[in-house]
Amino acid sequence: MNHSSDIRDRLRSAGLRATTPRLSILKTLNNATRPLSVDEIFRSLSRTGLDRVTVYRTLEHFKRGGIVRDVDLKKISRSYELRDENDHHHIVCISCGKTEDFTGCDIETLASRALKNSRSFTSVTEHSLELFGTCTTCVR
Amino acid sequence: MNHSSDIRDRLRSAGLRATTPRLSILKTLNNATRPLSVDEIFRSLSRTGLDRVTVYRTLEHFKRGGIVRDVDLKKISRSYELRDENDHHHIVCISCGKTEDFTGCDIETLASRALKNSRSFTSVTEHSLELFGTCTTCVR
DNA sequence: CTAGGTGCAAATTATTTGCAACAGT
DNA sequence: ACTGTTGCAAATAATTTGCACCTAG
Repeated sequence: MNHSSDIRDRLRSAGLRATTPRLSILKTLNNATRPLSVDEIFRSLSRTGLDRVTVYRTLEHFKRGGIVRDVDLKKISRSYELRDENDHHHIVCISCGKTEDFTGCDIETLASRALKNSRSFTSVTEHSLELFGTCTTCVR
Repeated sequence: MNHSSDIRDRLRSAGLRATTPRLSILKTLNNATRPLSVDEIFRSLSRTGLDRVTVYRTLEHFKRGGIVRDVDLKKISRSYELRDENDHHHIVCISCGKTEDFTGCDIETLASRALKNSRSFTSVTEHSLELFGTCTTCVR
C-alpha cells in the first residue's frame, strides 16, 4: 500500500535487512534525477550520522542484490543509480555534467552482431553505454 | 619509414615531446591486446626506472592529445588503450576478464535516436559501450 | 639555451578491513 | 536470542602536488 513498504520488500527480496541506513540511501537514490557518487550520497546523509564506510558497503550489497547498478560517467566519478526494468542509459554534458536518460539502445541487435564475430563469447548478460556531448546551455 | 618515427610523429602532432618514458609507454600500449591499467603499465616498465607518477601524467597527456582513450571495464579497473580511427568496443568476461574487441556499434543511429528525444542535447561527440558476458572457457 | 618533462618525497583522496557495539527479524 | 549491520579507528590503495634536476628540440 504505502511507498515505504515497497522499498522494504525490495530489500527483503534481495536478502537484505531493512535497516535505517539502507532505507535512507535507497530513498536518496530514488529522489535523484541522475546517478550519484559515493561522496554525494554520503554528504547528503552525513548529518544523520551515517558513516562513509556504510555507503560503500551498502552500495556493494545493493549491487549484488541487483538493486543498483554503477555507471561510469567519465568526467564525473563512478556513480550509482537504482536499477530499472527497462534499461536506460545517459547522455552527459562534458562541460557541466548535466545528465539526461535515454532508452532504446537495442541491445539485442548490438549483442547479436558482436557475438556473431566473437570466438570466445556466446552471450551477453550486461552492457554499459553512455553518450557524451555538450548541452545546449554550454554550447553557447 | 620505420615504426619508431611513426610513433614520434604521433607524439609531436599532439604537441608532446618524444621522451623515453613516453615512447616506452606508447610501445607497451601498442603491444597490448587489451586495455591496460596504470598499474599494469607501471609494472611492465618499472624495471626501467619509470616512476608511477609519470605513468599517470603521461596517460593524462595522451588523453588530452587524443592518443589514448580510457575504458571502464567494471570488474577490472580503469584502463587505457590507443585510440583507433575505426571506433571499437569490448566484450569482457565477467569471470576471467578475457577481452575481445568488436566494431560496428552503429553510433550514428544510436546517437540520432537518443538526440531525437533529448531536450538538452543536439550532438554526441563521444560514447562508451562495453558488453559483458561469460566466455566459453569460464562457462563450463 | 630553455621550457617541458621526470623522479622522488610527501600530501591527499578513495577504498577496504577489523572489531566491538547494535538492531532487525 | 541470533546474525547481519553499523560506526569508528586504522590500514591500504589510488591519485595528485611540489620541487629540483634533466633533456628534447
